[in-house]
Amino acid sequence: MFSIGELSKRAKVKIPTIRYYEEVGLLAAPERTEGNQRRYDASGLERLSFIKHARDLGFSIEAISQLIELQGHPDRSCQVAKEIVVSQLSNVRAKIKRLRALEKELVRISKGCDGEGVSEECYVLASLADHLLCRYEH
Amino acid sequence: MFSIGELSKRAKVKIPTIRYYEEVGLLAAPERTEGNQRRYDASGLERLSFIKHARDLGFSIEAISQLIELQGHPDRSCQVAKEIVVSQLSNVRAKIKRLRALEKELVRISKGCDGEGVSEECYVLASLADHLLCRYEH
DNA sequence: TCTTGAGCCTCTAGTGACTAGAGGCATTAC
DNA sequence: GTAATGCCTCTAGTCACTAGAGGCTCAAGA
Repeated sequence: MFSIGELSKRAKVKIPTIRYYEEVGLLAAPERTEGNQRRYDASGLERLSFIKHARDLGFSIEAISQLIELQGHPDRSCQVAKEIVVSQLSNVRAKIKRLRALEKELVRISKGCDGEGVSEECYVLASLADHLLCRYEH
Repeated sequence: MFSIGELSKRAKVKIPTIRYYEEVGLLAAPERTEGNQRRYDASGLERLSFIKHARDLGFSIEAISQLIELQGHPDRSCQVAKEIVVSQLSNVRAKIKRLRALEKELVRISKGCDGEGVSEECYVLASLADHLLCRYEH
C-alpha cells in the first residue's frame, strides 16, 4: 500500500492529475487511511499506467473510459477497441496532414523576411494580411 | 458600415468569436448604432481577416497581439515578427514529429488486433497496459 | 512522547480559444 | 404595423488538466 505521492512518482503522473482521473471515474477510488489519505496497491498502479500510456498516445478520456470498460469484460469482443485505435490513427493522420501544410506555408512566409527590415515592408505581416499571397492550401 | 452578422459572413468567423476577439483586445471595439448594435467598416474586416489567417496558421492569440501591435508601428523593426514566425514553425515541426511517432505506434498496435477476438486476448489492450510492448519512442 | 516538516486533504478558480443557451431589445422587410 | 430575423449581454460549459489557499495527517528523529 502506498500514498498518492508514491503512486505519482512510480507512474510519472502528477498528483492533481491522479485526483482528477478519480473524479471523472477513470480511476477507482482507493482505500483511505483513518486520516482520510488515499492508499493504493499494485492494481491502482497498473490501471494508472494504462491510462497514462493511452493519454501519451493521444486517446481522449472518453476513449480510455471505453477501453477500460472493455478490459473489465474479458469475454466481450474486442472490435470496439480496434475501432477506437483506428479512429485515433485517423485523427493523428489528419492532424499531421494539416500541420504539414502549415509548415510549408510558414517556411515560405519566413523566407520572405530577414528580420532586418521595417514593419511597414515586412513580408510576414503582408502575408498574414492577405491570404492571396499564400501558395499552399491551409 | 455593416453589422456583425455581415462581418461574420465576409470574414468567415463566427459571431461569438468576433465578440470574443473584441473582448480580449484583438479587435478594436467598433462604433455602435443608437440601439447599441456593432457597426463595422472595411478596416474592421481587414483586421479580422488578418486575425483569422494567423489563427488558421496556428498562431496563438498572444502572438497575434504582438503582430498587430507591430502593424501599428510601421517604422519599427520587423525582427519580432520574424521571430514569432520562426518560433511558430518550430512548434509546428515539434508537433509533427511527435504525431509521426504516435502514428507509427498506433499502426503497429492496430495491426496486432483484427477486431475479431475477445477482449481478454486483445493486443490493443495488452499494448496499452504494457509500455514495454512498444517498438517506438513516444 | 513530542515535535517538526513533508505530505496530503478539499475546494475554488484559472488555462486557451472558443461555443451554447437564456432572456430580451433592435432592425428590416413587407 | 407587425412579424421575423438579427443583435445584445451574461453565464456557464468544453477538454484535460494546473495552481493556490487554508488546513489536517503522517513518519522520522530527539
